[in-house]
Amino acid sequence: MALRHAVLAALLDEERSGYQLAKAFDVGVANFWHALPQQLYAELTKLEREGLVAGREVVQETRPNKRVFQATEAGLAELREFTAAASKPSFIRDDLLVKVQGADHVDSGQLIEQLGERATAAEAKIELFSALLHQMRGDESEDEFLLDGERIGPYLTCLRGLAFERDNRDWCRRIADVLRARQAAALSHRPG
Amino acid sequence: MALRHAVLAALLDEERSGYQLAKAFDVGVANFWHALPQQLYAELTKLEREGLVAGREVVQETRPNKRVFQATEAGLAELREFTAAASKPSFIRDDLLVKVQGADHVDSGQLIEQLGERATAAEAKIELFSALLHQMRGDESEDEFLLDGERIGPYLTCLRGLAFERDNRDWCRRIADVLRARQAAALSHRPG
DNA sequence: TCAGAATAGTCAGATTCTTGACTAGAAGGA
DNA sequence: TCCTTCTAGTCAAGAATCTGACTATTCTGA
Repeated sequence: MALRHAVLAALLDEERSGYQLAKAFDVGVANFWHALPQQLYAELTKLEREGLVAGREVVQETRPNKRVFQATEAGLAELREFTAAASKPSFIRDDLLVKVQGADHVDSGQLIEQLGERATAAEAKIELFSALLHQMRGDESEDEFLLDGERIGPYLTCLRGLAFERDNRDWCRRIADVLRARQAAALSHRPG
Repeated sequence: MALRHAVLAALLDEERSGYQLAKAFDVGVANFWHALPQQLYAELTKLEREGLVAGREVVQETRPNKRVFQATEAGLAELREFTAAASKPSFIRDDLLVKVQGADHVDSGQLIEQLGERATAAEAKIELFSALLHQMRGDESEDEFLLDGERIGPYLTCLRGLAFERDNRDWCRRIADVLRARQAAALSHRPG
């Protein structure tokens, strides 16, 4: 039931279209939740029917028309209720970790390659999040902004995303190094 | 489709019962995947039917009998195929992040409390993972173990879990501090 | 100029995950 | 002695998520 609250949280400060939400909840950003466009459009329909978000048609000249949504008072109340309830613990669920768990039984080369790809993807996210953070805080230092900024929610979740991706990158690189070192050691033990 | 591979990866090195798996994939450990007992028992049944794991009845005196499973050659082949394929990116999906995203519109006190609870839970996992890592590497240093250890897969995923929980703890504490500082600042601006 | 990406969505179907309940004996603590 | 927890599972139903396809128009790069 948290997708609906994630959508509400994303529609608190500004109007967004389903399409904009879809991009925000996509692989590229997804700093506090992830969902596919289909889920988002479906959820927006439900939320609007329940009066938790309000939709508005925006006529565009050169682009297809779109509907933009914003959380209503009722939506905010729903989000507050959600916030008051206990949070479920969050779990890791990652294909790559499953593969590394089997590291002793599978081809190291493939793992090293995938770890490299993941590290590159993490690096790209790090750049993106860093730029987003800088944009949000403007000229201020982070500490200043967090003390007197008006909208710090998105900044805080972005910080979490940044830390996650840094860890991700560092871990991938470390593990790839370990696997390479073991390949080298294995070669030197039984050479030729 | 990754649960089946997570189960296979968990059954590579040693036999385990569904019940043992359930504990390993539970909230408490879950260092490379998470699943509920119901999912695991169902998946084990499927895997056995497909010949990817082999089950064996163990008769116990004082405890209910149990069935223990281990990956077969076919299971290992399946896992290798999985490893060769591209990994899906991993996403954050966390109730608490949704709540923090809405931080500017909800009660800070509740958030601070939940951040504290999460930090405590993370700390407990940190202890657990640290102990597990120590147990796995024995007397050796980490670098030594990772270079010449025989089964490093579970160690590597545990390292990832440790880093994740450390980040989690640090971020929760930092955000709770920020929210407290803002509460204090708000009080001093409009006192009484 | 022509293919491909971006904008702005929708639909159906399958799979996966979660919630909740239920059985049953043994061990441990108050 | 009784209550709770632990071991060791099973069943059904519902919610959430993912896969894949489909419609249109417009802008952009080769």
